[in-house]
Amino acid sequence: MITLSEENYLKAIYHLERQIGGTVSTNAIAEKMDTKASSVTDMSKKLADKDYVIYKKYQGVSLTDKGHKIAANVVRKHRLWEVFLVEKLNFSWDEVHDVAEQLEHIKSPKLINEIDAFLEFPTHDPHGDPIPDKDGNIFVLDKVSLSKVAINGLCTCVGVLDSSAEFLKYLDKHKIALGTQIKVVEKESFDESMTIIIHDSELNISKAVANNLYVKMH
Amino acid sequence: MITLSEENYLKAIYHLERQIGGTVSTNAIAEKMDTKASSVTDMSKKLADKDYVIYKKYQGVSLTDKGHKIAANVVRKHRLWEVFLVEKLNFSWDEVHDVAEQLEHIKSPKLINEIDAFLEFPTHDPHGDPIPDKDGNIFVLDKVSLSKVAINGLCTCVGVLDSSAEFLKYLDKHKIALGTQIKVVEKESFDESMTIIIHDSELNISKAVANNLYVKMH
DNA sequence: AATAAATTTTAGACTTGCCTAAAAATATAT
DNA sequence: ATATATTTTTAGGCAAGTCTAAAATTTATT
Repeated sequence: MITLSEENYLKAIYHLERQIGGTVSTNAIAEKMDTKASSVTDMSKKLADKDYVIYKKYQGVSLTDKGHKIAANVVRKHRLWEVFLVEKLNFSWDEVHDVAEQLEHIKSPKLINEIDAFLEFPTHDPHGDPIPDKDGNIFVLDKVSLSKVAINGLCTCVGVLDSSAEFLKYLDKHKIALGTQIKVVEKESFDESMTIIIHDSELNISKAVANNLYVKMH
Repeated sequence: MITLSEENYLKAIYHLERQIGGTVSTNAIAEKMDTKASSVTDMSKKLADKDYVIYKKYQGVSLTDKGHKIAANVVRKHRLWEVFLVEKLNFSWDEVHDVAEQLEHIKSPKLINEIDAFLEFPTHDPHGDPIPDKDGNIFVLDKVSLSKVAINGLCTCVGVLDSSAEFLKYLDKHKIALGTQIKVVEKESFDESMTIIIHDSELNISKAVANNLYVKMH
């Protein structure tokens, strides 16, 4: 039986692997999990013993098929619960993370399948992140960072890079949500800020905001 | 911050206090939690340090107001989740316990309040057990064991004493559910079995079954 | 290529929650 | 009231998961 801590490590490794695209270093995991490198080494050995990761001293870890499946399932649960909280229980998208972090560890295949059906099989969570299917596969839709969109480009918001409560609250304040249409009308080369039109009114956003918003071109 | 193990101990003590009606012995807790008496002693000290119970050596424990509130809240969550699983996610009443046992530890006041509202503020769980309110108060309806009902007595099933999957499946098989009307037509003094009428047909039930069914008289 | 810097691992320790075995206290029976 | 049985506690130990400090290894720099 897998422990809560093991699941959290596998999830962190899963996210880092997708982000980095290769084996994951001890320090990267330690930073992500807000723990010490020595703790990560200990756990890496345990995970390797259980055949969830491949671990070579000083070389970092990578998920085995077995480990990948478990991690993807935790992520699946996390994102399905997020949808549930937002769609059915009046949570806002900046409130869901901490609760989903707990709910993702509930062990009951029936429960998560029923939640999935209850929500009518959503494909993305409230932040636009794709929900892995039962086999751990994800369907990635082609999105680009808003900062990459050219002047006069017309697009729709489909996700966020940074899903911190601060950023999400900023978006709420300016009425930017998934599905919101955006037109880029000006880009300032000096500070890389841009002017966009949403809901028929102009808004100036910083480089940081544009970087963290994913859109789909029309 | 309270640990998972501490919550489980408080819950066990809560149930035993109501069952026994006084201070709870070390062995009673050990049996209920399927652990050893020495472990219970260790935990009793910890709980007393945190002011959740009053513990006197060799004299057992009793919940403080603080401990009672926490325990009642865990029970509240457990029972609300059970209702949710049965009403919304197609679980049967014999399937809910293990999952609710996990869900009861999720920490989020907003989550449980929203679930409560989503279910339209139920007062009893799928086994007929009352759901404590936010302050830990429970509204007990006057129920009696079916075995106490006299011949020709007319009543309605409102709960069960034993909520094991075996017993609940037995009830399902014989179409006995909460709300089912029951008339006692015969009692056999030899083995204390009884004949009842449900859904217009006769059924003979053993003493054990009658003992574990709660009814409300008409 | 040698040295400095950064990363990673090891060694040893701590906490939580559990265990066994033995001792102490309480309850029961004669 | 004393002996016996039962309950409860203590003492010491173990596994998981974390930490600090020191040692080992890898990477970067001159």
